Amino acid sequence: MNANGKKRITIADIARESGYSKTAVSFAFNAPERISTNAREKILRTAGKLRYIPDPTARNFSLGRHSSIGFLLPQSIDTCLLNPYIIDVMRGLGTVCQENGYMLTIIPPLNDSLYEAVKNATVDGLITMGYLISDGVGSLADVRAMPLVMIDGGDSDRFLSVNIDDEGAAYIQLSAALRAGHRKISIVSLPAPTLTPDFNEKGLIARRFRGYRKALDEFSVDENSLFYFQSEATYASGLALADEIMKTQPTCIVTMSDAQAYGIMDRLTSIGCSIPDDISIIGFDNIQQHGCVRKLTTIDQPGIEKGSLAARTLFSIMNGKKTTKAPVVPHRLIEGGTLRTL
Amino acid sequence: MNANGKKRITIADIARESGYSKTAVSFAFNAPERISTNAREKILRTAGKLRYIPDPTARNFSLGRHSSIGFLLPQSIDTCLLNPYIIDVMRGLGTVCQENGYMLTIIPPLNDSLYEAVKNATVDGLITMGYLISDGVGSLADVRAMPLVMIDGGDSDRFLSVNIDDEGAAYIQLSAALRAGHRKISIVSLPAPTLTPDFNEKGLIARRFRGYRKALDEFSVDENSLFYFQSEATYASGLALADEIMKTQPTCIVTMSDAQAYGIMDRLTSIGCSIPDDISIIGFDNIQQHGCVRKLTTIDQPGIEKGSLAARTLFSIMNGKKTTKAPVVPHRLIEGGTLRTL
DNA sequence: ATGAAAGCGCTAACAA
DNA sequence: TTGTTAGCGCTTTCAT
Repeated sequence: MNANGKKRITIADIARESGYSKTAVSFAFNAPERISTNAREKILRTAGKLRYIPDPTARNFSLGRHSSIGFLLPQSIDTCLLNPYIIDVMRGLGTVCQENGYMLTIIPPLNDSLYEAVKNATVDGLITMGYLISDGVGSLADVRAMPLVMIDGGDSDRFLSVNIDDEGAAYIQLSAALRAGHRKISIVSLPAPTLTPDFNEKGLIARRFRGYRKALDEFSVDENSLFYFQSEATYASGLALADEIMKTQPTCIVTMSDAQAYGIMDRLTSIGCSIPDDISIIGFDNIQQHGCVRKLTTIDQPGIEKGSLAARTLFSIMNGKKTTKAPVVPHRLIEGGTLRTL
Repeated sequence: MNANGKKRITIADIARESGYSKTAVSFAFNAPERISTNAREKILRTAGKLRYIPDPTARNFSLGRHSSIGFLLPQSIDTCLLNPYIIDVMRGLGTVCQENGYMLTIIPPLNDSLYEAVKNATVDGLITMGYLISDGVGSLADVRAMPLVMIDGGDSDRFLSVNIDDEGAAYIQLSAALRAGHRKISIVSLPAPTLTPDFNEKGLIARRFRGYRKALDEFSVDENSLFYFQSEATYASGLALADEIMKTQPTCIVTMSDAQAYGIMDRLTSIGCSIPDDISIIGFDNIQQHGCVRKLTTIDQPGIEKGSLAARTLFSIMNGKKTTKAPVVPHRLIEGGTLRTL
């Protein structure tokens, strides 16, 4: 009985009604070549008459699959969809899913617990983004024998990760500012994921900071002479943080995300601060903002490509192909107009 | 046997190993109050030792649910995620899903067939967007006894739909242009969904056009004196269409989507056309573009609210609550700076 | 070409 | 409180 109060029509009904067996009905739908045309037609006709559709749940259960891959969000859906870079990644993921006849299931941390979310996820594989997989989730994926590919996850001996060379990219980013003569620099970092105990050693932010330090060393700048901020990778966070940043009176702001940078820029502009005349800014991601006054100087990383590569990697693992190399995608400095040489 | 070559651990293993029954194990996980603390602890301990996680697929199958709702996309994922308005809707959907412990499954037309996609979707309910449900999909949802709520779907005796008053909104939109003295107007419409035979009578575009006609009537303007274009609701489409539109030498462009409008504006600006001095433009949706030179005059419709309302409606249907009214959300004209009075 | 029947792993009604 | 067992709807092996 379903919601309509009607009895659900099952394969057994079609078998009985058509005079064939359940096997035959199953074949009629999934392996036409294994039964006679006559039988097939008769079966399909009764199926049509009774409006029978094979239940995909039962089918998936029987086949041990779901036809869907899960995208484990670093934050709430609401926040994630605010970040164009994440959207780009999703576009890449989604396109590959589509090509393979798969659905894309968005999995937010359930009750703030990623562990819980993974435990209940009915998907054939997982894509994670933005944080190193904590031991809990990792071993859970192991237990559930679920293929898992990370994006921006960094080094791991257990899972593959699609990355740019974040250390190198961060180095280039800060070097550009230093080379332009900036010394009073404020750095805007990303929120540290709570899920990751060893975050400081291997996480995305740590890698970026290694790059920054390398640049500072090279220009013989004391890393304590810089100012450091932390905020969500959203426009709104940038907007809200701008005033705080300005108190440190930097000549250049370096952010780990374009979304932040655009927020900061808008706030600065609205308080009469001219970019790059009064202050320079360099972002990260190279998201495409349309209708903008000026092009942001930033580090380009290909979100769509990262997504599609991660999905393709996941599909090959699911298909039993041994994939051992962690793919690295290219990055580069985009010379917008927001960095001024002093 | 799973991918690791290990035998999957099932509830039966835990039952045997712990000396209890499958029921007891099931209760230990899902209904602690129905078994003794002692038994429960013993069971959970062996479960932990054997690294047992109840299989969510089997669980869902047995319970007849999926803990996920499906979002049926009007176009490919790639295209949809390019439209900020759709993203807003997803944010609304996603937030409500999250609150209810549900996942959000994105379902693109499979092999270009929505029918096929719905047939295989393992979700508890469906949200559609942007087009009237064609008979095929509608009856399929019926057959699968799957609750379905539309967004922008318009009137239907079979399914609820969350809408603004599109006719009224379109009326306001075009009236604003007419009142400002414009008579040479080009209208940019949305792509007509192929899936919808009766689209012309009840679809979104038809409703908008009714509003346009009403405005034209009121100002005694012949509807044939306007020019009509059709394009995807994306920035890129607008960009590409701009030159074509300019050939009709309008004093005002009225689009059915902001994404189009921003594309058109960028192209016009780049060919030295000044807005609104040389040409006016009014959009639709009121998407938030950050860092923009100017505010677009547009019709505001609350994407997030539409999403969350649709999701909430779907959940109440799923919970057996009879919901009969099709929710209408408010819209209003946003006076940006892109409409000039002649 | 066709069918009987044994799963898939879990839930829950029913019995004890 | 605990266990037996019959489903859930489909796939698929193995006979025929």
